[in-house]
Amino acid sequence: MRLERREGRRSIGARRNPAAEAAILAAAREVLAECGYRGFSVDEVARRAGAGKPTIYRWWPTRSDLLLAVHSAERAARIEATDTGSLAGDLSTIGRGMLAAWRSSPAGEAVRGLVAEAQAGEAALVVLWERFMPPWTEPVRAVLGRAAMRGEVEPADIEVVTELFAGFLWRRLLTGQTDDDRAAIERMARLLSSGRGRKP
Amino acid sequence: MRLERREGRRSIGARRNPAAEAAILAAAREVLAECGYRGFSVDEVARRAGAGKPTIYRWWPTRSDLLLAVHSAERAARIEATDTGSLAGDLSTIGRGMLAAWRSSPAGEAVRGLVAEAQAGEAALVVLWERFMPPWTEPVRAVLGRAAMRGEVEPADIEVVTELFAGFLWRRLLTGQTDDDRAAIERMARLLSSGRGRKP
DNA sequence: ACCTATGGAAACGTCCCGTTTCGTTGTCGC
DNA sequence: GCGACAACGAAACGGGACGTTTCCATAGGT
Repeated sequence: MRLERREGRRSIGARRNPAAEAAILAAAREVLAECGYRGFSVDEVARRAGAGKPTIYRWWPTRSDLLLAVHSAERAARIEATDTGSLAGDLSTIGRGMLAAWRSSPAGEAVRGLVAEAQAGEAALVVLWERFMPPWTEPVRAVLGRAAMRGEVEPADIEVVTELFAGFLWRRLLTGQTDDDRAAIERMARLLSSGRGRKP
Repeated sequence: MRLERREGRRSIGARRNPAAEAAILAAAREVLAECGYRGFSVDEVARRAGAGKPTIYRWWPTRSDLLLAVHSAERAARIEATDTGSLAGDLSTIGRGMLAAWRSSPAGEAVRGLVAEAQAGEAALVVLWERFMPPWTEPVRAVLGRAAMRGEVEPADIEVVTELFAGFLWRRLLTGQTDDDRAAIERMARLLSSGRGRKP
């Protein structure tokens, strides 16, 4: 989907222009996909969107906001519910699915950017911690909730298993290991699901 | 127009000046401690060290090299061997020790910087992956090696447990959670050590 | 005595940030 | 109708940091 750049968008009056928002998000997605987080600059997004920087900053006050928006849009297209019947199966499926999504869409670069951004800015850390993490870990919590009801995991362990799972995937993403290492992921899933629950 | 040199290190001939190296590393450590990774700029380090930027770039071609040098120097002062007799005890001790070190020294900021840097640069990713990770995970591998001999963990699981452990700590550091959350850490350690090994 | 690598200072050109100014556009309240 | 208002794009700003280059002084190696 290419953008019209000759005739620039104009104001449509004293209200937000949906076309501008769409163009900016599309451009951000495009830059992220082409140049990665490395080449992700607000100037470049503005250039490609045929938009002014003030327009971007008006709606996304920080780079983190923009990255999060790209990630959210990407995520909306993939509503995934997983239920294989066993905790190990669920964790493995979700893990491989997330790595696959990171490989094949700008979502991975968006997450890398969000984390990198958070190391240098206090505001960015808040975005990562309060707006990115909760929805991101939601499917994991859902799976663990069901596993707890089946007795596969102690309810008190849910939090720590979620952390271990998230940490495993993050570390892989942040070190550039997003390949589908099926053996390792299944081993990880089995290990996390063989903790302290009542054995069937 | 010729200006008189102020007090400062001079060249000591056609060889590296150890005083310059020490001053630069000390300044880097100081900036990192005071301003965090956020305020860590080569210009500022040069200013405080009373050194020229070319001198810095001559010995540390990238910011990652400089960050890694600070981290290594910090690490050299804390050679820690852990052996509590049980895998859970060892992992818990190492985990809490690392978080404590990250809290109380520039090492944590150095790691945050190394990871952030690696998200934007290919060279920085190599530094992180090949020069930082191996020595950093060494104590964990040592502990897991002993645990494998005691039958507490399957040798084939060593790799994945190391990854899970590292991911757990990284995620905490990168999201600003470096407090001594003893309960969670011990729970994590217990979970990782209750995997598939032969029970004693 | 020359060669050469080092050290510090300063300045360079580039990039990007986040903000400000400006003129234009069109809607909505009056 | 009509004017206040807000959003739009373009351009420019000051600031900071990057990584590099030029310059000159220094002093060990040969």
